[in-house]
Amino acid sequence: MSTDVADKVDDHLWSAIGDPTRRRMLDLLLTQGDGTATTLSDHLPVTRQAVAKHLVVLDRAGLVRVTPTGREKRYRVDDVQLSRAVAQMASVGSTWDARLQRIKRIAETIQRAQQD
Amino acid sequence: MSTDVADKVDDHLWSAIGDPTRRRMLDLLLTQGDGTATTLSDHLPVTRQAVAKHLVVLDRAGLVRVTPTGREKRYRVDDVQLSRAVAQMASVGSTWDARLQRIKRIAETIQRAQQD
DNA sequence: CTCGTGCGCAACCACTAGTTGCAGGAGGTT
DNA sequence: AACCTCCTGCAACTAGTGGTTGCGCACGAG
Repeated sequence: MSTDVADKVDDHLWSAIGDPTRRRMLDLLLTQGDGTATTLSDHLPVTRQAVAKHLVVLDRAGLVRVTPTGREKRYRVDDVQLSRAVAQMASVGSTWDARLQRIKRIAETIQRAQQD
Repeated sequence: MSTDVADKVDDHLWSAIGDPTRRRMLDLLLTQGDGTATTLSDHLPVTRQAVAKHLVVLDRAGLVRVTPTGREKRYRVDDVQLSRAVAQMASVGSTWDARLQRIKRIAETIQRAQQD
């Protein structure tokens, strides 16, 4: 069967949002508009260096864009790419939902048949 | 701010479905009804041992249930728990979507104000 | 009983998330 | 100009994980 949902997702994107720390970083960037490695690490339980590494990953996935201003580098979320990521999550979710419902329907059919 | 979306998700669940191989395994279990480590590895690009390790992770996350039959162990998806996982993905997705739309609305407001 | 097949365990490799420590460069202050 | 501060980047090290190979064991079918 070629309807394998795993084939439809961009693994770089998915693994980028798969990490809990990176999800929280995206969350912070969304609520605060922008941020640097240092300001983000203030609101996270990890060091600045760890945040910097995650920012590299997010940048490679295209989820953030960076603008060097003076001696700091401000990051902010790339709306389009994050929308794509959200769409992929929704795609996987709806696929699984559909299969679960199909299974449920079959189970009910069997149960009804046994009651007759 | 307590609206942090990362606080709402079960990290065990999320990291379980975060791995591409595990997603494909769930997919196979959904389409085929059930499977063992060996039968799953036939349809995957990894060895049986790797699959077995993933099955442990999925089992700990509650996403699959196992029934030993004879000398083999048949795994199948736990519908309720997978539904929970799907719901969490949808939750994160809709939260981000809402924030993106709020940002977009603000941006449009600013642009309109500048044009006046 | 024997053979085959499925499972589990152990050792090993590669990569990633995290840490600490240090060097360097841009900005503001005196 | 000199200095101090603060943010960044690089390097080395640890812990955990996804993956492999190899082996031993047990159970079911012939």
